[in-house]
Amino acid sequence: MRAMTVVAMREEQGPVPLRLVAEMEAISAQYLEQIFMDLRRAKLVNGQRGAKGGYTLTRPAETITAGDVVRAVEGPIKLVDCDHDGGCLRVHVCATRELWNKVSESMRQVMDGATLLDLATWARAKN
Amino acid sequence: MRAMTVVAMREEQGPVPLRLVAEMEAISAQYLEQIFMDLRRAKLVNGQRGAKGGYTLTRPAETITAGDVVRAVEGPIKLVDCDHDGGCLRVHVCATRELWNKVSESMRQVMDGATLLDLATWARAKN
DNA sequence: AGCATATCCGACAAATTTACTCGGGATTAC
DNA sequence: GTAATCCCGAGTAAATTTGTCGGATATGCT
Repeated sequence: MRAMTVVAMREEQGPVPLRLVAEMEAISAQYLEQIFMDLRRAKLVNGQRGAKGGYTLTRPAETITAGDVVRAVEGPIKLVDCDHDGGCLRVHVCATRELWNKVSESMRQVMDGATLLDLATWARAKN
Repeated sequence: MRAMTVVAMREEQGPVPLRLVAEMEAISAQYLEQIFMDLRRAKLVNGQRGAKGGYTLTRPAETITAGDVVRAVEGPIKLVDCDHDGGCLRVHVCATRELWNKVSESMRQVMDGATLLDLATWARAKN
């Protein structure tokens, strides 16, 4: 999320190289590469190779939500993995699952309610 | 949570022994012991020793929230551990932290909005 | 008193997930 | 052609979660 915020803040000055993000956020470049791989596969960023290369967003910052970013790197936003839709053997499991589903839903709502533009704006406000 | 739901559903018939919960929910008794230890230390249950012993809730089921249970066994409900309240060195960290705090808050709201009575009721409805 | 049924407790071990590293290949601007 | 940069698979380390082991202590019942 920090990496994407940096990209959102600086992409108008051209592609943002991974090395810059690594320095700004004190994250190892090699670890970041992995993360950008996920982001690229989820089509949230374009990677431009070669000198003067770097990453840019595939869409305007206000159309990419925090939820999109989380889903790209961590998969579906949910607290439980249960495919028995309906007839659970253990009844109490299902009762608690209903709770976890509600929690997951509210997490998604909050995360999908904040865009990269919001994050960039908040970040600038902190300066 | 499943264990607490079972206790809430059955405590009116006297203390609920751990062994019963273990069987009903297919959780090893030894692992459950650890969990009940946390619940007891958080004063959510009373453990009565000896024959005919078991666990009972310390308060009415409608006054214990799912959030209480989660906090008892897993600690504070939050996505980030950050004590720099205010002046973060890395600006973007703080911007994302604002997001994580909002998510955490909404999780707490949902979890504190459901009581053990609710869970027990949902569980009964599934039968 | 003796025994079966229980909770209590500390320490340890296995499994899973998350975080991170390594080494090299491919592309592009200048 | 060379420096900068992304691309990629495989492997390692750290942290967390989940679970086990062995025994001590308390209680109700006969």
